[in-house]
Parts: sequence; structure tokens; C-alpha cells
Amino acid sequence: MITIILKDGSRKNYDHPVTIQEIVKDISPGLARAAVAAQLDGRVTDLNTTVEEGEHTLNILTLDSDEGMSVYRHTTAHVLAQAVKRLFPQAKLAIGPSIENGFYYDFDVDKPFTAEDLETIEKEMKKIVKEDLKLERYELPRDEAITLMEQMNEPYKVELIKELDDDAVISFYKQGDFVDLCAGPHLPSTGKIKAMKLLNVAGAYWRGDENNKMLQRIYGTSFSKKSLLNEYLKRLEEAKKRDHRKLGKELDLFSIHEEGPGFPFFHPKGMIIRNSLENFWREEHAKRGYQEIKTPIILNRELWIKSGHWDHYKENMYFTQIDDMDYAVKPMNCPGSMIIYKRKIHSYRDLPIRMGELGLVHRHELSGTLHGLMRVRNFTQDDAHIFMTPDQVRDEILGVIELVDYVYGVFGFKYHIELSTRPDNSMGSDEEWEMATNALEEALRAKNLDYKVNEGDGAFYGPKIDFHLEDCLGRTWQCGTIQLDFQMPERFDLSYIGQDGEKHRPVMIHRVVFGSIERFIAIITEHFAGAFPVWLSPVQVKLLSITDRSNEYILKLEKRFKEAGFRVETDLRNEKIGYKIREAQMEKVPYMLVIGDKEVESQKVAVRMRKGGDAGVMDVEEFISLLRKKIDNKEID
RNA sequence: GCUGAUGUAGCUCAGUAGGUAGAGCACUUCCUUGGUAAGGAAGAGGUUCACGGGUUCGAUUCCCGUCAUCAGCUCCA
Repeated sequence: MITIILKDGSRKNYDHPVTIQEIVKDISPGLARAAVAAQLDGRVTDLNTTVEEGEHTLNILTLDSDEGMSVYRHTTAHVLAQAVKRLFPQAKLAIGPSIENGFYYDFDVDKPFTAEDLETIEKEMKKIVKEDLKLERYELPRDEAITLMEQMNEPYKVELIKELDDDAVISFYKQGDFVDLCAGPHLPSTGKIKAMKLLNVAGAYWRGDENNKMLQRIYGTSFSKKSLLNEYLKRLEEAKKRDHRKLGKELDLFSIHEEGPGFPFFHPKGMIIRNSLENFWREEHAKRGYQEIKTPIILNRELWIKSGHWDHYKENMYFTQIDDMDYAVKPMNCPGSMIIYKRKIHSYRDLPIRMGELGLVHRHELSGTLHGLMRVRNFTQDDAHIFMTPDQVRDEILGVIELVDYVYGVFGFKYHIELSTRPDNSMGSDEEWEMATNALEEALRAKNLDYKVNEGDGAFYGPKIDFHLEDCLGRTWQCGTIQLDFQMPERFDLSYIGQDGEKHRPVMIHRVVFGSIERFIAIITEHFAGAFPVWLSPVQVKLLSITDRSNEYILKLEKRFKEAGFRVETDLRNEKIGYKIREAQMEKVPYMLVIGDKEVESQKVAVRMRKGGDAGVMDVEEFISLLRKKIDNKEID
């Protein structure tokens, strides 16, 4: 007797052996169509699995779930491998997992795949789907598994099997002429795959280790419907359109040159965005009791030895010599802050001291990882160091969390939080780390915030809370971080005089909100697709003349707007209005004012908005107060 | 850093099977004074095709090297 308990608690009984697929069909034909795999007694398994005697819980995985999609894409990866093996029989298989939004498969081949190869492979995959091959699972004892893979000339698979635990089940999946070592589960047959696409090829090291051989990785994705695939492809295209490197060039915000790889140049328009962000930052920090400092970019070797950077961060630092003495270009701002803290004796009454610094740091990043403003070799951290007594820690962390929450809200970003714990190669004792980690967790719990834990991902001097914001395309970016540090105060022998008249050791927080100003600009450029909110727009208003009869009035308006503090440009060129509008629109200017005889006559302005077009005629002062309100409230249009 | 692709006018790109380069946009001048996403004409623009070598009578084109850019190198059968 077989008893199946379904998700809703209902039961089904069978007096003969059944496969999960048959059970699903009994439940509903609709579910049978959507099903990709199942959880039998909590374990993920194939639909082809035959259920054994006894009582079982059964949960069907469909394409609505992440697990379901992952199975679906994993099977697509197998189809890819099969296609490659048919076309390139000498190719050796490595691994082929499903990943977020798709899958990949690594192959060892003599010649890298070309774009044309991808097309051919994709065609072959479609053939395999059409053949609707059944995926059959079977298990083999270790020796036989190794012999099989050796016979098939698959050295990577042999290596994988040899590394499996002694008691591990070694399973294979067979579809037609193709067999692959795989834990599964898989779709019942290749015909279930409805829409797929190979996206690109790239080199990837075997097991991600650069000492190993470089394999060829083919990336692809698959969806349950053609329309979903197209939607996904559209999103990729949209991301490409919004690429800050492209928009940065088109909108003339910044540039990067051969003369300084990873060292961005900011143009006048980029500087307006930058300065607007920094002004906003300064205002918000002043409100919250921060002082601002600026520390030098180059400091001597002793300092970096004392701070621990010399031992823990050397590969990322730049060095120089002055009068035969060793110096380093700062990769972080904290040691400079230490020196400022130490300039005088502090009373407990002075604490907490919140010292902010928009500090330019330099870090040596591998040349292959540089990426526009996202990954650079010099950038400005919106840093701050908070020095406090141990019993102030919680409130200070809460204060930073509140600040981050407020700032991200202004840009319309959602975010999530991650907590990173002690890494290898770190300073300090286990007790200190535990205390620090607990303090961060307590603050998160006090705010009732959800968070994910990343073991071993902390800084070398302390654990951290990271804020990952989510842009309008659903991509996440790590920006803000709060790092608790018991090490630096110790190393620099920081102290304050307590109520008892004795010296005590302060605790310190490092924290950033934007993270890097440069990267934040990249993120908002992509988030807003270059159409920045008015308060950030390099040009807020553009005055467009229809004929030169209105020039005089326009110049008067320009003066008035400048007095009002707006960033305004005029276009008096001898061009048609459509031409001028098109240009202003492409520059993504939020407000265009079209001025012709009628406006001169009525002493008004005809407003055209970047989004929404013609907004009708308005009184000049009325427009000014409207714009001022939008700017002051940092409205997003 | 590694693998692969790419590097031609300010921008986007074409091109030469090796015989000293072209389009569109932008720019300049002229005509046009025209109401909500490109009016017309003419002109200028490359120290000559990222840089350095090599092959060749001759290289932007072929070969080697360097630099830069782009994609990936984290997701573990």
C-alpha cells in the first residue's frame, strides 16, 4: 500500500507501484503540464521516480518556483552538452549547473567556440528538444562509475566522482545517446523545454582556479514560454541601453582614457551630479551631528604598518617614495581619521564623535575587473568614522541604519541587508569578533530587520552590515556598509577619559552610505536611464526659441532663472523647434520651455516635459515655484 | 592577472582579396524665421587606420609584441 500526503494535507492511496508523474496526472492535468520535478519526503527528485511502499509526503515543483526553474534550466544545460557532443565529439564535459536567470556548461575543447558555433549548437539543441528524449536516471557503484567515465574519455567527470564522499549516491542521467554524471533532478523529457537561447561564450577556469586549465563556458537561458524568454531578452537589452558607460559618454558626464585605466575623468555635467550628491550628503550628515574632515592621500609606511594595511591589504595598495622614505597612497580613510582623533584628549562627554570624510582612495584592482565607474582604481568613499563608548554602539548603528534608509528612499531604491562575519586572514581575538558581530545583530534585531548572513565575508578588522540596493531592473548593488572595529582603536591606542577620570578605549564604526560616489553615480545613471531627477539634472531647464524675435525675452528669462538658482541653458540657434526639442530630449533635460511670439506677447512660458511632452502655457513665477518645489523635495518624475 | 573578441574622423560604424581611407551624426558657413523628436546646400575634419617591431618594392590590411576596451573567470555532477 502506498499513501501519498499532498501539500494541502489530502491523501491518495495506491495499491500498485506508481511513478510521481502518474500521481501528478491524478491530481490534475494542469499540474501535470506545469510540473518539472517533485519533493518526495522533502527530497528533490524526478517525476519519473517510482514511489516505494509506505507513507510519503509529496510536493510538486512547478515552473512557478525557483527550484522548478532551476531544474528546467539544468535540463537545458544537459541538452546543450548533448548538442555539443554531437557536433564536437572530442569535447570533454566539465560542469553545467543552472544559475540565476539561466545556466552554463563548461567544455574542454581545442578551439574556442565562435558565435557561429553557438548558432549551430542552438539549432542542434532545438533538434534534441524536438526528439523529445526521455531522461532516465540510474545509479552505479563508484568503480563502475569511474570505469564508465574513463571509457567515455571524460577526465573531469572522473575527477568529480573521485572526490565524492564514500557513501555518496553516484547517479547518471541518460537522454538518447547522451549520458552525464548528475545528481538531478531533471525534467522527464527534453521535449518539455519550450524556449531557450544561448547567450555567450567565455573562458572559465576548471573549478574557478586560475592554475587550472581554461575551459570554454557557454551561457544560455531557457523559459517555459517564448514570451517569457523574449521579455528576459528585452530586459537584457534595456540594461544595455542604460549602461552607464554608454550614457556617461552620450550625456557627457565622464570618461576614462588610456592614460589612466580605472581612473575616471569627470566632465562639467558629471560634476554637477557629483556635487549635488555631495551637497545632499553634507546636509544630511550635518543634520545628524557629523563633522567633516579631509585627510591626506599619501601617508608614510609606519602608519600603514600600524593600521595593519601593510600586512593585510598590500596587494591592493600603491606605493611611492619621498626623500628616500616609503609612503603609500591610501586605500582607506580610517588611519587618517585615527590621527585626527588622537590630536587631543577626549572626554566621555565628547562622545560619540562622528567624523565624516569624502575621501579619495586608490586601490589596485586587476586590470580585467575594471568596469566603467562601477569598478575603478580610484574612488571617493562617503566615509565616516564614529568613535564612541561601548554602550553607545547600539544607538549609533541604529542611527546609521536610519540614515541609509532615508538616503536610499530619496532615490526610490529598495534594499536588503546582509551581515558578514569573520574572514580568514583577519586581526583580533575570537571574543572581540563575537562581541562585534553580536552588536551588529542586536541592532538589526532591534529594528526588526531581515538579513542574510555571509560567513567569512567581513573586513579584516571587523564584521559588517551591508546594504544591497535594488534598481528598477531588479539588479542589486552593494553600497552602504557599517563595519564595527575593535582593532583600530587598539592599534592606535585611542582613548577617552571616562567619568571615573581614567583612560578608556573607545569603540569605532566605519560606515559609508553611497559606498563610492563614482559607483553610486553609475548606479543611478542606469536606474534613471540617464533621466535624472530634476535636483540632479546637469541642465534643469532649457529655453528654446522659435524665431529670433523672442531672443530678448528669452535672455531675460534666462537671467531670472539663474537668479532663482536653476541650471538653465538657452538654445537660440537658427533651427526649427522640432530640432531643438529633439536635441534637448536626447540630453534628457527635464523641462523645455518653448518660447515664440505668443509667449513674448503674453509674457508666459510654454512648458514641455521630458516625460509627458507638452504641458501647456504657464506663468513664469508659477513655473519657478513649481520647479523649486520639485528640486527642494528631490522629486522623481 | 588569465582566456577570447575588439581597437579606423568628436560619436556610431563601413572598408581595402597588401597599392598611402569612406558614410551618417556632430562641427563651420550660407540659405531658410520655421510652433512641440532631425529644413536645405556647401565646407572643413584622419600628423593615415591604438602603439612598437617584423615580412614586403609597398602594410590600415599579413605576422609578433605592448597597451587599452569589452565579455567571462563567484553560482560545483
